[in-house]
Amino acid sequence: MTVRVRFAPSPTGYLHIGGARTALFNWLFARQHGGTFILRIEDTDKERSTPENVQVILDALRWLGLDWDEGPEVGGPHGPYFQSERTDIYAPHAQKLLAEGKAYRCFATPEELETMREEQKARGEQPHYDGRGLKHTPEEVEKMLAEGKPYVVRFRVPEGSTVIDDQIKGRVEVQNSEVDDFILLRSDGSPTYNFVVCIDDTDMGITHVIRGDDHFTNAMKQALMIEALGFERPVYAHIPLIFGPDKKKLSKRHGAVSVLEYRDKGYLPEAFINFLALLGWSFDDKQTLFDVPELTAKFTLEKVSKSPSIFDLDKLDWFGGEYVRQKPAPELTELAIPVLVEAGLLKAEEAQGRRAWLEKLVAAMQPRFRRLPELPEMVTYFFQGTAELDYEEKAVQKLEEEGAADRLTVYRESLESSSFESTETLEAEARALCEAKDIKFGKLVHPVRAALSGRTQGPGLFDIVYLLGKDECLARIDRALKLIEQGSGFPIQAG
RNA sequence: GGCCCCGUCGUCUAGUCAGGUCCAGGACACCGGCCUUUCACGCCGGUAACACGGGUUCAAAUCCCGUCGGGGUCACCA
Repeated sequence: MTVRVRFAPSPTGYLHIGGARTALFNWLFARQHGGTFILRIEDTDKERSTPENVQVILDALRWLGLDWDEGPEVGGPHGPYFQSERTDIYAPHAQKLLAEGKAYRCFATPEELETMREEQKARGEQPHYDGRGLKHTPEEVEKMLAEGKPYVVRFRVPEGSTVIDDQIKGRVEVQNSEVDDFILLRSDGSPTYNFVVCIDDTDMGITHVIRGDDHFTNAMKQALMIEALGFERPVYAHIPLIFGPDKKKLSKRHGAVSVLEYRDKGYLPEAFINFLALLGWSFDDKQTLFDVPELTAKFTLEKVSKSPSIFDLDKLDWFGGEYVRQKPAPELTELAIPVLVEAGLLKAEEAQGRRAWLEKLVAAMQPRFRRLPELPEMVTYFFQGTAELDYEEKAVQKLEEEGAADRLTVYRESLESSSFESTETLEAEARALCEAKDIKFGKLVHPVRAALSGRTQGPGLFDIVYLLGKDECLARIDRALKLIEQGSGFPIQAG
């Protein structure tokens, strides 16, 4: 049997973290089994579904690299893949159920049902649909139909009990009496979720339904519906939900839940995927870093946890840094350039000419950031002219220290005659200088760093020296020397 | 509230089905140290959990019962 799975979001909002993980698990399952990953848009709710939301979901999936084999924009033999375009498909099935007595019409208005529920509650009963639509005689039905009275079509839930053999939750049996005769056709004739899902899944040949645990009670309804329709049941796998720190289902209240927000925050998609994969799934007690091919090879539903997990931003940050460090510098540079341009540090047209230099810069910064947008702020001084450079308070202190000016002067001389061959030779020269002049290495390094960068922290000093180049280094040292001489004239960095 | 699911360090989890090798392992975070020109990275070490109560057993995180706690779901939403 060829595996066919689907991710079926409802375009009533952005793709959130839980949805993304569901998509990922489906995708991994499909890829691992050489199966098909289908994207189906469940837009039967005309009120809340929008094309913009569809686009946003598609964008998010693409950012994560979760490509679909059938679905919007790629097509496929089982389309259309928008439920709103499949309405003609559903009606005959409803007619059939009606004719077979497996469904019936109910003429009760929403208001009527509301009071029914109120009364039930008042009597201390559980609110439930009481099957009143079933009590009409055929004549009454004919009459109301002739009058054009609006009605819904409800599914007639049979007696007995239903067993779901869930791949994650195990065997669960529920009495059918627990599920109400649910609506399959609204009074405007449009079909509802629990009805269309069964038909679409069957038409699309879905073999495994992998989705969030909040759908578990729907699995009961769908299993019943599939039975009535004479279809074959897919295998169900309900994955535990993701909670916010308050242990409640993740929602807007928890801050950034949209996948695209994480893209915009500059996390690498591979980091996000790894993070997502480990939310509710694990391989063994050792491995936490998985690239996509590895995930594809190692993912199993069996190892999906049964208990819900809480979204932990700290861990995401760690993954972020991990993948930034892992990424080859040329590739990272490619990603960094637009970010630097965006920050106004670099002109887009300069990027190509300075490519080699940028790569060195990125390589020097690589262990120091976890998200791309963190980079510009850390490297502004590389892009400023000598006169624009400003200084941190602490850097000024380093420059005003006793003897700092003398050491800067000494280093300046040595730099003038340096070949600037590499970071390593630069460092060797500086160490030799200290040796010769009997200067403690740190005593030289700190003021020089302050003079060149205006900061007290950053990449290795000789990376800075090398990256800045001889002329710029000399100019910056000269300026610092002049400012020290003048006294308190340092332009102080804001913040 | 009914029904269903879940309950191992603060968090993600391994171990639970096949009880002993688990006075519970890894990772993030946190704390300490090392490395070092700073920061970061890296390395070393530390704090920290089997929800509770009974039972079965020579032996229970693992099996059984109960309690408590948490969550999901009960729409003419999906």
